[in-house]
Amino acid sequence: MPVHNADIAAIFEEIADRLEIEGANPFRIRAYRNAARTLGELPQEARALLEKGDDLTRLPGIGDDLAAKIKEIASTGHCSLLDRLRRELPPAVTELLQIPGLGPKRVKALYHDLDVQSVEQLQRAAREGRIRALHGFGEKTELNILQSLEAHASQARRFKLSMATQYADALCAYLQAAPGVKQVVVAGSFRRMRETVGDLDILVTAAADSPAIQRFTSYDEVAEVLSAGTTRASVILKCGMQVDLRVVAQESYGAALHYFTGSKSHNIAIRRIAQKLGLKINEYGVFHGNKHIAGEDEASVYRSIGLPYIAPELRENRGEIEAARAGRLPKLVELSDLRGDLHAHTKASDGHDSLRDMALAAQALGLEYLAITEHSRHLTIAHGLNPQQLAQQCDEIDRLNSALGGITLLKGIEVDILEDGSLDLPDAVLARLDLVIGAVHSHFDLSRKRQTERILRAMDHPHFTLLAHPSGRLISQRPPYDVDMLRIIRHAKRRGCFLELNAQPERLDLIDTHCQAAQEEGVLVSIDSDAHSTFDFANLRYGVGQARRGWLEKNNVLNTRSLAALRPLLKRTM
DNA sequence: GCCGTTTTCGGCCCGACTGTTTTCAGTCG
Repeated sequence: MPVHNADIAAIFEEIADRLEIEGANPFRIRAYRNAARTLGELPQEARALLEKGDDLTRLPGIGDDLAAKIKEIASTGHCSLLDRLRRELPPAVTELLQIPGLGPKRVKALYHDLDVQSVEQLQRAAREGRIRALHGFGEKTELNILQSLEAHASQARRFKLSMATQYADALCAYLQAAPGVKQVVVAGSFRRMRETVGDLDILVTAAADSPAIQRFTSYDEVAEVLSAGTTRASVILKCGMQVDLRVVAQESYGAALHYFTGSKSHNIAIRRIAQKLGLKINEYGVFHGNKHIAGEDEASVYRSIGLPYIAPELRENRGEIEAARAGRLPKLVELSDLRGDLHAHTKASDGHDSLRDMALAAQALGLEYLAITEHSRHLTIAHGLNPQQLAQQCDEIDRLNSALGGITLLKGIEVDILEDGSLDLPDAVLARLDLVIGAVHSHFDLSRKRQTERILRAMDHPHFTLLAHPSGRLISQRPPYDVDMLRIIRHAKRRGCFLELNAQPERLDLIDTHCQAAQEEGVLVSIDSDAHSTFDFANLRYGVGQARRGWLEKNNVLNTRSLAALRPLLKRTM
């Protein structure tokens, strides 16, 4: 069985967990976690790099030792260190670390003193009141563990960005109305536009005597108050989402926003630079000794260590700091750069609105063109069009285009890529269209080789323009199908076609790291709403967020072109 | 275990809140 990066990452995470419980050097533990992250985000398979003879130590956080372990895992599927660690502690003990409030020290104590090895045994020990007797534990801790176990059972989950937005907007408006509150901003992974957020981190600037914390904890959607101090508080909302609030003075706004936006890994790297310069960065500001030298806004924090401002979407410690230092930060694409949308449906297939209404809604957003791309006949469940229906729609689009002013509808199709890589409609039908979006909607479980080659063959088709939602994943519902995305990207480059970044909040597909790979390979990405109603154009903002996380600039995005500049690009030349 | 415009050894980000303690450890972000 081939070993994928995710498998190696999982092994490193487990090693880190076990070393932590054993009380190993925290920096050694961090090294394993960093390596797991590096592998998880690597667009190429480590196995393939090794086969090519690449030196893995050029990857960040991978030295001689970890490179050797990756090699061992890639070739044997095992890691001898992990095998040894597993003999020292029972298999299930690492799952205890998943319980909020239980860290390595407590897990170790529970195992050594009470022989608790699993979540079930933990629950029994807590119910029987045996935990409170342990040194360092007490009645309250035991109760908290029981409550955490209940929450754990109901699967504390991550929320899609679009969902989090609704809760965040309402809560921010509520907090904004508190006396003495000046600014309210959502930081954390929400601000970095991650596709899902585990919790909301809200930053408030307010006068010292502001009742912001009290107002926060008494919000009527709060189900439980986890903690509440003078400057920070944490609650769980009724929907299950955790929200952390931090209150700082106005002069600390930038430093606090920077700190609270993260990512953790980015912050650590930034603080390390400050440290080398003899400075200290915390959430209150940048300090030289006791002297506050920066922090009123985020730019001043970066400036204090000699860097330009780094956009939140880039703050993942994936090379943005090095790029900033070298003056090579991308000028990220913005929502207002989009001139059109190349993927939308009407009620002719599975959409809700008419051609005309979709056109007017796109125009109202300031778009210059909108491609109508219904499903094709193979996708019966979505009322996919047959050649006659498509021809009818094309006629209708021609009529509408001569009647409408200010927006142009493009004739397209979201055609099914069949199992063998052929397209679901005849060439003669596709030839009349302005663009052809190919999409996989069936046979998700083909082997990596077959699935990849199926898509490559589809791209070989002379009319193929754009690959829709390239991985097929549905966030937290369906995993991506197994494809070699780098091969697909390179094939797109050879064939002169493009990849979509589908902006639906449950898709956001291409993912950020693949956007970056596409950019590096010189393949343009189209940020499309895949709108099924006039409301769905609002999702473009999430697509742009994901594109920014993938370092895309205006020029890397196909639909930032004017219609005149776009048309020649849609014509296949290869 | 990684890493180096102060280093190949000696560093490795920083603070708030809770609960169990009699001054602080553990956890979290």
